[in-house]
Amino acid sequence: MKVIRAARRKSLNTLTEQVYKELRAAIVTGKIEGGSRLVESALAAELKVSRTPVREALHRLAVEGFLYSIPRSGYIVNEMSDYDIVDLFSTRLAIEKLAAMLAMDRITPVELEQMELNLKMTEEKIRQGHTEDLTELDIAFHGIIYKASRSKSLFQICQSLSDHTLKYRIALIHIPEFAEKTRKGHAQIFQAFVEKDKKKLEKALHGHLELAKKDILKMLEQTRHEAFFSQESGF
Amino acid sequence: MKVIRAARRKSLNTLTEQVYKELRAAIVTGKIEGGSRLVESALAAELKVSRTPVREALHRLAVEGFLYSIPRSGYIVNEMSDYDIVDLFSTRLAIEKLAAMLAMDRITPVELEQMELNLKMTEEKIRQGHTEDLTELDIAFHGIIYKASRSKSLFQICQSLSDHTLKYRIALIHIPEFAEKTRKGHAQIFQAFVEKDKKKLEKALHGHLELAKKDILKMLEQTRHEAFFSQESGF
DNA sequence: TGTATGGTAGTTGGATACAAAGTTGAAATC
DNA sequence: GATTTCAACTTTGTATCCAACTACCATACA
Repeated sequence: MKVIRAARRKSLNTLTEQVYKELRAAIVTGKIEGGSRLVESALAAELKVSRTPVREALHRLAVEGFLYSIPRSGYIVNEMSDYDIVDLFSTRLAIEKLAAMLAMDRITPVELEQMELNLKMTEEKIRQGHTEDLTELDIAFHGIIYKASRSKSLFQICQSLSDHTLKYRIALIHIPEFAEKTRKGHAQIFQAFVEKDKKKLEKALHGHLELAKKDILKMLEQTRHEAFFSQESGF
Repeated sequence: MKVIRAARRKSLNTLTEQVYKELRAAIVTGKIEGGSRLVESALAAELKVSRTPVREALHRLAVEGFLYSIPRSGYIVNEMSDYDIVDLFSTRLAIEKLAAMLAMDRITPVELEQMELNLKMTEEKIRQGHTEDLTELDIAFHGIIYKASRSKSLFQICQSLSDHTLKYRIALIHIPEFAEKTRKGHAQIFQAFVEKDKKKLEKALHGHLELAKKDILKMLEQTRHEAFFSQESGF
């Protein structure tokens, strides 16, 4: 984790904000694993700041559900069971459908262009094999829909669900086969928006997100399988 | 606002937690009005604690969207426009429908009994004119549905939406006519659960929440109208 | 008269010292 | 050998101090 103090001044934000973003990114992307214990003083030392901003960042992460805190004991990064993951993806699907239905009535030509551009860039990145940029494009694509819903509450909820599922989506999108699946899904969603066809949009979204859910579960099973055997051979 | 230090020890929580709950209750119920400025040191003095727990409570409330903070300037209680209110209630309706549909498949007999008991108590309270207890019963009734959905994510989202709309619902339920409307709505929802009739449940929920939304908007308009005239006469 | 500037009071942000509570492990006792 | 107790250590919770920043007001100047 990088020392934060150096990047001060030029950014307008507070230290707390920076620590928060740093930690959040690490958790959301899976760099810090579920079940890890986070200790204020250790993080403060590592980031070369006092405990105060670290503390506030940890509190915030706890409120947002990335950590849980045991009073006077510590902070633990939340681990999700398979049931939780399925639940999260199912909820995300259902609520993103709501947002998308509103978005279809309210989306502007400019936003449609942004979607199209996003698609083209995704295509480009896949062709070049730059999988590391695909996640950001994926987030942006869905973000356009959230914003086009013109609903503050749905926007926030969708954003939060997107964040909480991100870790698993990242793992997937680096596999070329799945990257292509995602692109196709997005293309269909875009097409539905262009045609202003709600039935088609619902189908496309359902297909896109349901597929992702299933693929992620398969991957998790696979990972666990491998971990099991590597553990056995390790002893 | 009551001094917190006195109530210490017996509750297991931290000071921060207590300050948070105290402030949150005041905001959520409308005791502290939207647009109010909250100052750390003033609150700390009033509650007889140091600034630290107040600070952390304010941060948390800001994360949850009840306040916004201007760095190094202060905290302001969020005010909602009519558009925001409509948005919030519409989202609440849509997402509670989702939760209810899941709940119908998963609700237990015990939970159904809890619903029935809740209905009976509501009836009783209305007959006795104890409108001050109705809000709690209303929250509990919907809470049973959230819980019965067996979805952590939906539960949290519904709870949050319930909190953010609470202020307006409280204002309404003290009017006998609306209290009775609410009771009827709940009775219909319960009936749908008993009959395991999803179409009916959807209709009942839609009617119940859509009605509440419209009534609240009417009430707000009324309040503003009155405020306008009282302002005129005041000069 | 209007605008710019400088200063001051007020407010949060961050650091640090200390308190309280929880955890762990070793020693003593049964 | 098992269990209980106690003490040291770890970690968060709280208080307080200082710094940084904002907003506002008064004053000077164009």
